[in-house]
Amino acid sequence: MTVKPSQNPRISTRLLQLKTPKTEPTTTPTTSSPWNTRLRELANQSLFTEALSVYREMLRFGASPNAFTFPFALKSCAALSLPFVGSQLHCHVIRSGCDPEPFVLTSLISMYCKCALIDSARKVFDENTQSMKLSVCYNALLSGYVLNVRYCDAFMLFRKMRELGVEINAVTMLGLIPACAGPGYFWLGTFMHCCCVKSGLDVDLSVANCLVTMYMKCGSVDYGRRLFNEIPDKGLITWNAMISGYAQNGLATHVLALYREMKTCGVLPDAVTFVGVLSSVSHLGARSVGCEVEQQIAANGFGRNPFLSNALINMYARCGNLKKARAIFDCMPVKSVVSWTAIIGGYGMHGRGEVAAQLFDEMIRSGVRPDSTAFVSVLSACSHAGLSDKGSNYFAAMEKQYGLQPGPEHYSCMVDLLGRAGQLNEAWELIKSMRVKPDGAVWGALLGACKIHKNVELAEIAFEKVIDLEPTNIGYYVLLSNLYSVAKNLEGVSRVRVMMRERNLKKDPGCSYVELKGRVHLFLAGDRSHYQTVEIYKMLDELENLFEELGGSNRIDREKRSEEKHSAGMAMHSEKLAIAFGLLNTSPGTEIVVIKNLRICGDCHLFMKMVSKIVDRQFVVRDATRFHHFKNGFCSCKDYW
DNA sequence: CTAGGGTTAG
Repeated sequence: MTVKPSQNPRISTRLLQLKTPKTEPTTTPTTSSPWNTRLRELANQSLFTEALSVYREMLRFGASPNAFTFPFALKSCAALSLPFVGSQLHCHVIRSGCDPEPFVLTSLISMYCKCALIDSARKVFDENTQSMKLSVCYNALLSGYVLNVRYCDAFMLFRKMRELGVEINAVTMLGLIPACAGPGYFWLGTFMHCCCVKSGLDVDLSVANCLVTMYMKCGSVDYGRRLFNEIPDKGLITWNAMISGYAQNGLATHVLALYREMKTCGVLPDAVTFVGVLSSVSHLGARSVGCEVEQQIAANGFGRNPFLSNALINMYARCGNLKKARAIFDCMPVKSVVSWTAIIGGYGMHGRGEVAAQLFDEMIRSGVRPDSTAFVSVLSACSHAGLSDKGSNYFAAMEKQYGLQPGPEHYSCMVDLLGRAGQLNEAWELIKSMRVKPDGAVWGALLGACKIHKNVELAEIAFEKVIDLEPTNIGYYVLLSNLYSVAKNLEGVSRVRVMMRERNLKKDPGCSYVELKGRVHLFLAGDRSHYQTVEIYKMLDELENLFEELGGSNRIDREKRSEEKHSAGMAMHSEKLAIAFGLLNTSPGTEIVVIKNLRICGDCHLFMKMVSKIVDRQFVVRDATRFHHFKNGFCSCKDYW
């Protein structure tokens, strides 16, 4: 779409007046420079509404805007995304004769781009700037293309710049590099990296930071880290790029380690740092660490930052303190769809589906439009609480009322919902009716439901599909094998084992974490590298003996153990190690927090139940399903804090 | 013209 600047000056001025509140002027200069100074100050402080207000006053008092006025007024329009006011300003620019000024032209191009009016931006560019071959104008249009996800146009313009010999500087790269930041764009990213090295622009700190972010967004964590290590004078933004990158890739322990390293280097964290750290803390379920970070946030005066509030809501919800999560949510002056999604998800994961659904309705009443992620959180809340009717209604409303195409992630929630409710055939029918291709999660949800309801026949169908899509996901093999063993189908158990062996899939050692005095300790199955290993195994031995003395209750466990000894590589369960470690280091009456992948390993609770019978300890289990990343790379029994 | 940020399952 192209917006034409209004040709009628009276109308255009009136439009601007409508958009801004009246303020009484303290002085009434008719020369423009005092106005320009004020306008620039406000725009630089991000007070854009006020800046536009000053512009309006300026016109009212007969001062003429000039080349030092327009860039800041246009910047304010861009920031507030006011395309109509912007095009009025364009008209004023033309009337004032400022249009050949490069600073004004770039501001115009950028304003149109940020208002998503790329064609208008291109028109300004074509009509005025081509003969000048000015880098700034090309950069403005190029970053605008990237902003509007028109990567091909951006790269074509980049090629043209090289052909015409337009100067390519750091800002060009900063505009273009984010276009390579997505899963699958890795090779394009390395090409851009090469371009930067060849032109010597990689020594620019902001370009280097941008490249680090790009690699992390591509999922190329190793490349990102390597580049990070090579940056000699790391700034706060460098650290943040790396920390956020780890957080986005689910590498929570890396985040915490790097955060500590950053502090030892004497770099002071800011709000962005805390956002990344908090999201990792909530994934690890390390409540006390989260509280420590929260105190720092309060001490640094970042309490009002909406990004941080959302991260805190999530952290408290995941760490089991729903009340506090709710309190933070209630205090937020502006609740975005992300805030609502976080609190809804919080109630959902605590099984409070009714509240989650109420909140979802409240969100809609408050005028916030749910997005596809919000639907995932409400649907999963319904499935955990067994609210199948409610869930189905939301699922239907999604497309009908909000025009959102349900993706595989929504279907997997629905399959889970129907499946848990025992409606296995309905779940299967739903999968068959899907217009998008079901992914592993969808079939996996069906497989999980089959495990709960002991439906071997359907499980075999789901297994075949899921293994086709995710052949190396060991969890599904384990799930089917466990189902066979519950159904006493020993032939099935060995068949799955043979499959795993043939595909050379070794079950990754399970892992568990224990939070102790604000530190998170990680244990792998069969791990012997912990400094208290001897004591831990001794304690486990004693426990086993006690169970046997208590009589019979441990028969299953013993059978399992002998079975485990036969299959090579199986070792002491990680949660047992974690529990023993917790017992060793806490006094009676205290709560032990165990973080465990609950989906694949179900017998964690049995062991704890038996332990609680004989010792005075309470266990709190938190789910760590998502954190399989820990097993790669960073894992030994390290003390992360 | 210009580097870093929050939400989602199984």
